[in-house]
Amino acid sequence: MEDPLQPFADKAEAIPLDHETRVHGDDHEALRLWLRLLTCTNLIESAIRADLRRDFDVTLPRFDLMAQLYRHPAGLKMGELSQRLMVTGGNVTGIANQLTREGLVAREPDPADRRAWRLRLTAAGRQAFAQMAALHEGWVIDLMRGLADAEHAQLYALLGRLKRTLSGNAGA
Amino acid sequence: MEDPLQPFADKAEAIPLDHETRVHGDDHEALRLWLRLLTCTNLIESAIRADLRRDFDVTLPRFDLMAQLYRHPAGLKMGELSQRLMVTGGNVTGIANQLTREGLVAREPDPADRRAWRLRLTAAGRQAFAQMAALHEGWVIDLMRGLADAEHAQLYALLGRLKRTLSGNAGA
DNA sequence: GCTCGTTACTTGAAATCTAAAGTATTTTCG
DNA sequence: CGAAAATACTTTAGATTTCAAGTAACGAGC
Repeated sequence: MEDPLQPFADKAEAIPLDHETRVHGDDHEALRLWLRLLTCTNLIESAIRADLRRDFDVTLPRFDLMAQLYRHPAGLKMGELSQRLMVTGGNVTGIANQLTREGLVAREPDPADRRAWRLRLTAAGRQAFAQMAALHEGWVIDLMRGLADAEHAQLYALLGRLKRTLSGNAGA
Repeated sequence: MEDPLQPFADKAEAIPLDHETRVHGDDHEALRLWLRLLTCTNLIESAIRADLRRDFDVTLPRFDLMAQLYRHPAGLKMGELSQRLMVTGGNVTGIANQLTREGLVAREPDPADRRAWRLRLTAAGRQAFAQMAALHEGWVIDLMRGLADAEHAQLYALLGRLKRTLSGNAGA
C-alpha cells in the first residue's frame, strides 16, 4: 500500500522491481536507457546462470571462457581471453587455473613468447562444451522469443551502433 | 596474423575484442543479440565503475544501493533492495553493513515486522550521493551521446519489450 | 651487447556475489 | 490457540572480480 507505483498489483501485470525503480521524474533519458539495459542483461544472465548450474553444475564464467576457446581451436593467450571476456587478467588466471586443474583446458607455453601461454580446450573440454552449447543456445533463443524478427534485427542493429559509440570512446 | 578477422588493424577501425568474438557462423541470431547486449552493458559498467573510483573512491554496488535509497526517502527493506538491485539477499546484507558502518546508511527496525529492517540514507549519505549523482548522470549522457534521439527512443522501447518478455518468463 | 620502457602474466588484498543452510518472526489454517 | 508453511534476514563457504603491486621476458635504441 505504501508504494503508489503499484496500485493494482493483484490485477493484470505487476510492476517489476529492478534497477529502473530508482529513476526519478527529472532523470535524463540516457540514465533510463542505461538502467533498462542493465536490467535486461541481469535478467538474462541470471537465467542462464541458473540453467547452467541446474543442468551441468557449471558456472557462467567457466562456460564463457570455454566458449571462447571452443571458437578458437588454435588457442588463445591469457591476454586475449582477458579482452574477449572483458575481465581483468588476474581474473582469467584464476578461472583458467581451475579449468586446467579439472582437465578441461590445457596450458602450453607460447613458442614465440616465453612470457605468454597458449590455452586451448582438451578433448574432454571440447566434448563437455559441445554438450552445454547445444542446450545453451536453446535457452537463449527461448529467452528472446518474445521479440518479433523485425524487432530482433532492429535491436541488434541499435546495440551495434551503441557498441561502436562506446568502443570508440568518442561519438563524433 | 593468425586472426583473419582483423586484416587492417592499423588502418581505419580495429575490430573490438569482446564477447561477440565467440560467435560462429552457425550460431543463432538470438545468441548474437545476447552477446552484443552483454558487451554493451560491460562497456558501460566498467566505464562508470572507473569514473566512480576516480572521482569519489566509491564502488558501483555501493553507489547503486545508495541510489535506490535516495529515490525512496521513506526507506526500503532489505528484501526490497535485493529485488531492485537484482542481487542476492546475502549480498545486500554485506553492502548495507559497510555503508552503515561508514555512516552513510541508517538501519531502523521495521515497526510493523520485527524480522525486517528499514534502511535509509543518513544526512551524510544523502549529501554524498547527491554530489555523485550529478556527475554520474553526466557520464551516462556522455556514454550515450553517439545515438541520435530517434535511435535512443527506439532502443529504449525495444529494451522495454525485451524486459517485459523476460520478466513474464513466458512470451505468449 | 646493454639499458630502459613496455608487455604478459601472476599474486595478494579486499570487495562482491551466489547458493545453501540457519534463525527469528509472521502468517495461514485447522 | 497451536502446528505448519512461508517470509525476512543473516551466516557460511566458495567462486568471482577488481585493483595494485610484483616478476619475468620482450623490444627499441644506443
